[in-house]
Amino acid sequence: MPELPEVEVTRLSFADRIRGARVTAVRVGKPLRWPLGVSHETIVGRRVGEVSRRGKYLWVALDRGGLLMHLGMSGSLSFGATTGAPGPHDHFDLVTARGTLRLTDPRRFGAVVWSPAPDAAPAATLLAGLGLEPFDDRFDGAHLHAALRRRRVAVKTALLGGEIVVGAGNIYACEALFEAGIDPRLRSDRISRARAARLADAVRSTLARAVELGGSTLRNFRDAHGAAGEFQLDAKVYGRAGKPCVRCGTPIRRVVQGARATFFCPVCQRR
DNA sequence: AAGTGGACCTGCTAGC
DNA sequence: TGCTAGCAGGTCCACT
Repeated sequence: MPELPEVEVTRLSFADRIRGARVTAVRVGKPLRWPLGVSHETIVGRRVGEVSRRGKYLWVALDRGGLLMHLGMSGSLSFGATTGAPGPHDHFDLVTARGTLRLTDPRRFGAVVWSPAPDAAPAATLLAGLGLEPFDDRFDGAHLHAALRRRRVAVKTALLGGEIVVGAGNIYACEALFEAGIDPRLRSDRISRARAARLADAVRSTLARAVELGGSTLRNFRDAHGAAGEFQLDAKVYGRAGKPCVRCGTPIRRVVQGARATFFCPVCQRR
């Protein structure tokens, strides 16, 4: 589920409220993608610091060490007063004096991993190889063009990989390519500098707009207040197979790339 | 070495 | 109405 906008919206919805809270208990449910990697006693008693984001990961700093969290495909975080016993999909609770940070994740592709520092193992290992943040000044047309030229995969696959730029998952990669007028099947090394510049702009503007709209809620995404996102109502191509292109009326096409669905307008998006 | 496909796990929905 | 196949926002790993 959660691509960069959903993760960022989640972060913004609880970071200020949890900062400074003392951890009083930790509860772990069914196994997530990786084990927590530390005993509960190591975490209890510590104070929560800043919550930051790298790609689709959140780093919840404690006064020593911290937790690297990922929402996988179906995860969401809530923060507030605990309301009753954990449900069948609530697999991690960080109980603090100000409320409980709870990870709910039906498919359990998400993760909560202890690390002594964000730039030490195991966090550093998981974050290694991530590309630039889309809002980093260094992510521009020249950078994207140079990086795309080194690959021979479809441009959509290159965006999804996250080794060039992080944050765009299946929804926003499709949307950004529509915005830039580029066929998602086009080989990455055949993209001109000018089109790469447009694509870089499109990636940034698409992700920024999605953050403003609170992310996309397709099934179950909620921020830590429980609010749904509204970007899905604004999607031009994602999930719109067979429906008319908002720009030209041509039916939106659905193809499969790397076992993922890709949506695009065959007229507005050119090779 | 880069590219591709399978694996992880559960729930929902479209279609028969 | 009820069952089932197919599909879902991510990423790691093994294999070619």
